[in-house]
Amino acid sequence: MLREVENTRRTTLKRNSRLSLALHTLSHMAGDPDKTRTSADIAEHAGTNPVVVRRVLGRLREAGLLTSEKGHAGGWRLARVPEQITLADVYLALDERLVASDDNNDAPSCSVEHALHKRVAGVLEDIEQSLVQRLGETSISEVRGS
Amino acid sequence: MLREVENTRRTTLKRNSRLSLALHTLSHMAGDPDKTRTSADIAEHAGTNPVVVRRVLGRLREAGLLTSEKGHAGGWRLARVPEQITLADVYLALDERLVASDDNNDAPSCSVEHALHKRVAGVLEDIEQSLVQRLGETSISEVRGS
DNA sequence: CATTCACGCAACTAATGAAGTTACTGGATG
DNA sequence: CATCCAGTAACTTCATTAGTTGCGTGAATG
Repeated sequence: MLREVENTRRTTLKRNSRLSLALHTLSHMAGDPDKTRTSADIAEHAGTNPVVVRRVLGRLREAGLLTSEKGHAGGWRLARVPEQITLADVYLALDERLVASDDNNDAPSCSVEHALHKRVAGVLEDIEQSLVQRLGETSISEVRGS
Repeated sequence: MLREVENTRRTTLKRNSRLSLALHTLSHMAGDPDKTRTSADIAEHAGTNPVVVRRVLGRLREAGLLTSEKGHAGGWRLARVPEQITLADVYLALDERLVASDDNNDAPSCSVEHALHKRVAGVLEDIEQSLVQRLGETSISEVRGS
């Protein structure tokens, strides 16, 4: 029986923790960019599961923020110098829009609803842009001395 | 058997539709403020259920935006002139923060996480404020001619 | 080359939250 | 009193997310 020997831990269950996990992990990596970390180590530190870590960090790898390697001495590393990774990069990589639009993809069918949705969607789009801009002003290496 | 005789309809299931429903309904009310509407009428127009309508509009009543009356000729009406009800009023009444903060109420336990959370929370707070301000610039009576 | 270590991934379980639904209460009104 | 309508509690879906298990693959190491 080949059980995966990974330090599985508690059963916390937080909400919307992907962004938290990603930012937290990258911030730590920024503090020691030459260190390679395994998903098990990261999971233990974050109080979650290695598979969850790989799922989240996988998105960041697809976005070019991280690299991962298998095998001995494998694990996760930053793909760029930490000064060139902003909070916005992480946010966008996860494709989680914190400014939630209520994906109303149906036919409007009602002129009032149509006009309303258009107005609100416009505001939300602006706000989303502001958010990304604000997050883009901070890199993951700047968060330590706060 | 006293079955409630309300026109129950389809089984749509939308996500995050409370704000949609509220804004849509109020916008219609703004177009004919003297008309009293029953939750059944509103539900039929919105393609949902009278109980859901009462739940959502109940929040708006608590916030002083609507009034409701029981019995014959009862139903829902605006509590103020529509020009004095903004999209922000509705948004705040529902207490749905579209700008989601990941309610991390645990002890930080990690200085990096602490600093990070503080930074991100600050940005989100600003953005939330901007959103409310933007929504406050439009009243429910202004949405028709768009 | 076999073993070990680590990621990749698919599939499942569990918990949460929201919408929808049923059924009843109680007030207002004709 | 009969009817209409809001208020509400309790329940059923349904979707999403985190957590979990298990196994495959690839890389390093002895």
